[in-house]
Amino acid sequence: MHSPTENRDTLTKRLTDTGLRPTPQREVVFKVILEKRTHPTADEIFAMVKAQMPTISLATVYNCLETLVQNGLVRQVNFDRAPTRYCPNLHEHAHFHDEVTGEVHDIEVPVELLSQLRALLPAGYDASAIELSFRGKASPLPGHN
Amino acid sequence: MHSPTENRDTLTKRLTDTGLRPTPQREVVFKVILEKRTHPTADEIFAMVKAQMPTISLATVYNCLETLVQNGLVRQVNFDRAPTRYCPNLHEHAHFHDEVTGEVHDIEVPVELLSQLRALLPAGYDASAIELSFRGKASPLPGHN
DNA sequence: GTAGGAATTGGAATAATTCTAATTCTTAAT
DNA sequence: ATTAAGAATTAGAATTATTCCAATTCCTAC
Repeated sequence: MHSPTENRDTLTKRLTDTGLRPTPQREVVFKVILEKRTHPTADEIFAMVKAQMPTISLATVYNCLETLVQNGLVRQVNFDRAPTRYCPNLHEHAHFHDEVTGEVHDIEVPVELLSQLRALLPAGYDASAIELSFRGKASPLPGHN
Repeated sequence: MHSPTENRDTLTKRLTDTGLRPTPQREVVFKVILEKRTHPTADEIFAMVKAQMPTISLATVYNCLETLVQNGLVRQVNFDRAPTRYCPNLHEHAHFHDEVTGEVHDIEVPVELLSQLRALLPAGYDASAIELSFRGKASPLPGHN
């Protein structure tokens, strides 16, 4: 377990380590994404951040998100034409989008399988990113009401 | 090879077979997608369709696309937040999005591999759709300028 | 302390898509 | 053939997520 202070420090450190100025806005945006592991949208992040920093603007949230994504501290996830979601799990993984609840769950993918996917590409094709997502419903398991 | 007439007939037939009224607008939209295998956007489809049917409206193109997609005659492909593209290849397959040219290429996926992907889901998760896409660049093969 | 660059801000602008309400077209029953 | 009813089309307005812009504020290094 980390104390809030430790948390904040590692968070600040991750920003500076990637050469970013650890502005209060960036820190609070980053913190909110790390805490809320529900793949929030920019609007949701804005709402949560605003509770802690009422003067922040939506444009800043977008700016922070962009720099966090560009510097590899946060991942961007898109489903169809729905608003972009942000995900702190940097580990290469897939997503399951529950069409009933709207929730998004991370799905681990063995590296072995990822290289099998890469192997599908014809010679000369070089993929810098692979996106794998499932859409469907997650029924409650029998015996788990 | 199909004569244009045969083509048009199978096209009409595919509409009626799925219980859709084969309106001229639907036919021309469908035809354009089948001919242009480049995963066009709604705007591109609108432009191409307009050449043959100058009175058609963009709203109708969107309506037609929606019904074609809902009835499984055309697939919808989304990359990040870019405009939706439409694809006549119903065969389950993946997409490679060339970040240099912007082109989209179909990638075949063996059913075997698809079931391995499905197997990643925890018990109780039921996927109605799997989306797999690659982003990167397709370098010309050595010896193929 | 101050200059210069970086970040933030609010509001306007953009772009893809959807909505709305009116019109036109089909179809099927008479 | 006529017509009523439902379906499809249309033009334009509305929506929504996101980006752009220009002005201000904030840091940092000198």
